[in-house]
Amino acid sequence: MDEQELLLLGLLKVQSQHTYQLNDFIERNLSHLTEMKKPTAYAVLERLSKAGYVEVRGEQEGKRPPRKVYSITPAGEALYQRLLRENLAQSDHMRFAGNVGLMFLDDLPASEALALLSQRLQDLERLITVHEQAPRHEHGLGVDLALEHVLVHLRADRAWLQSTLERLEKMSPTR
Amino acid sequence: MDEQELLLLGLLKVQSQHTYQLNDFIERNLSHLTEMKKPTAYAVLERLSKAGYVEVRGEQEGKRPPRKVYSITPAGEALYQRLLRENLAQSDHMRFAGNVGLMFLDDLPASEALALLSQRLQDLERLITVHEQAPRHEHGLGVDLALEHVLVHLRADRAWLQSTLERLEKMSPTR
DNA sequence: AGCCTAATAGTCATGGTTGACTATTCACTG
DNA sequence: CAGTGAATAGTCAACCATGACTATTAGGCT
Repeated sequence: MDEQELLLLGLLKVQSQHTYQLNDFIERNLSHLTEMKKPTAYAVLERLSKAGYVEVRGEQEGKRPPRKVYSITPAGEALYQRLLRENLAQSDHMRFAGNVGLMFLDDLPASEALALLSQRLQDLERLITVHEQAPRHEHGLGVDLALEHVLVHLRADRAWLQSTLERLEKMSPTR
Repeated sequence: MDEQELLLLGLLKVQSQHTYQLNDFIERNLSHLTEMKKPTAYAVLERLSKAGYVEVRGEQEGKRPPRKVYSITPAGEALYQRLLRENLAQSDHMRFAGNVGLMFLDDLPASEALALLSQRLQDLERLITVHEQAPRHEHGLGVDLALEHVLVHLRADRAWLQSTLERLEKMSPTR
């Protein structure tokens, strides 16, 4: 849950922004790397602001309704540094929703299990394509690194799934 | 969020159980595959029960406080079948908290970034060892499959991290 | 008999996340 | 210049997950 804070602080560190800008940037450019939704961003910014890590300024532009522009404070910079270091030093737990299905694979006739996992493989290929299409070299080395990281896992998943399918096929010669 | 339902239904399908049994089994044997905590299991069972997918029976044994024994209903079996198929057919999104740090890697001096990622690697090695130690062949083919799946990802992460470290080292010859 | 630890069986306040909704303004088209 | 779709800027009720807490009973040791 700390990574939401880290992400917003990191973006605000580059430049002060209003919420629409932040959400828009995340949705457009980081959709493969985070799932943070709009209302969540509002809530996190509210939290950060209450705790003094960011400052809000109302800003009027033309006749538009005034919007809240957030800037990072010195305390926020310090928090950012701490969270960044923590985040980099720790590895992620690999817990996948898809594992629960695997646990009960034996409950299904082998042929159906194979069919379903083949669907999963297709779904995965689609995901891989989407990620491969994502543009690079637009937001710094780090973002590209993170994207490659995701792709590594997607490809590892594909390789595993393919070899698992083969293994299952051998075990139960379908027909 | 569906996988919590699937997991509990799957366990109840094998045999009716009371909550302590369920939680204990999950904690002892599936801790590498799910994060579901005790109060969550209580809540999910409550939900499932309210919706008619499981039945509760009070059971007295000796002088112990009566405990709730849950059994899966026919409607629950049907739900289980549906959730299992859905789960098997879909691939997981690969979203890692650790990616957020990577995005901002450029904010740190190269030497510190390297040091932190080395720590991450160590953390990862530890995790891999823990998972390799986990016993196999105790709870059916599916559980072993899921465990191998996790290990595949952990190892892929290690390989990626190692090569990334090398690449970063080359880019900034530390001293 | 008394005491301690582990097993058993929960509850609850709190905090995080988000789908769905509301409203205003801008830019363009016919 | 009325109408429309996209951009802008949020809010809110509802749901989920869980750390921390409470209690009782069983079994063993002294």
